[in-house]
Amino acid sequence: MKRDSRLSGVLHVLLHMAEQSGPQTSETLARAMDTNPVVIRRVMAGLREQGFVHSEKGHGGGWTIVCDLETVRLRDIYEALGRPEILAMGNRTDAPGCLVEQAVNAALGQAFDDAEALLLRRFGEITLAQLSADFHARLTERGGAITPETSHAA
Amino acid sequence: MKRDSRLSGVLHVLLHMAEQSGPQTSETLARAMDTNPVVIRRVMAGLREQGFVHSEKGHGGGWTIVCDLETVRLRDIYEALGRPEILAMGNRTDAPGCLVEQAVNAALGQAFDDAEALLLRRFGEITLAQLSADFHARLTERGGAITPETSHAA
DNA sequence: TGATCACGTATCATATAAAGTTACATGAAA
DNA sequence: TTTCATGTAACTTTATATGATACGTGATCA
Repeated sequence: MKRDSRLSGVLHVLLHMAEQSGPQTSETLARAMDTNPVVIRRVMAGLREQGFVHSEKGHGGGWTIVCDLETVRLRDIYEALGRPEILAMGNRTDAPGCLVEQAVNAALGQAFDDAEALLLRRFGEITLAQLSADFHARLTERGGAITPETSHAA
Repeated sequence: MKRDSRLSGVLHVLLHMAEQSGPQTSETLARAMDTNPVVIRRVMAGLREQGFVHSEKGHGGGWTIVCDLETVRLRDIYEALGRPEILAMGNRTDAPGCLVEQAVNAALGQAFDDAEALLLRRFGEITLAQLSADFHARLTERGGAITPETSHAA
């Protein structure tokens, strides 16, 4: 399978929502993301449970971001997604009887753990507000608005 | 699919080979690894091309380790395997036009790159000799030989 | 020389998980 | 009560590691 892009995708969605005043439908978000509304609802479900977003049914319904961009970090979003697998590699066996494999596992496992820990630490250092600020900086640098806040089809 | 365990597996095989004087057949190694001979040949192919192991056909044939355990590092083995994917996560799109996604990609990409770099650095710090030494330390600590150098079925 | 052994490799099957899709129930607003 | 939008289940698709079968090649041994 291709690399898991749920975190990337859901952050994209969140920042778009942050630029909008009213609720955004899964349909609208899906178009901007070039995907399916059900996929949007699927990844948003975890965020809703954690109270980062709110969803409303019926006319005028859709998704709204209801968290503080300054305090919510990528790490929080990652966890709301259900802490997806970070590494594509792993040890063959978890608790092998073979001493050779134990030695291999110890060395590899340490390296794997370090890499995972670093990634999670980075995620813990970045707030949604920082991402939003970076987006606005890029918008300014590009020299004004091409489309209001994105380059997606309106 | 489950996490890629080729590096873990091939290191296991290599250390076993290092404990043996003569060539080991794919059949024998596969039994120790609880897998299929073809899988062994498959992962060993890259190591053979890099000159880390040698294979011989016919009677008395099999696999022999022909590299210097002191100088070959996990990083070398990783690369001989064809540099398998390290992270299970990634950005949705590589070069998005959307500025929001560019901001997301920049932040996530940096974190991903850092984690990958750390893992590769760790791999570059560990020699096969170190793994072998750790194995022998475990063997001593266990208090002598249960089976000569492993706990696999002979 | 011929039988056997072991690798080299193509091919197909299996398993897993994300992503895409369809279908339908639920609830809210017009 | 009709329409809209979410909530979810179920199925399909896709990608990739792994497992397994089959057969060719070359080397050794009787």
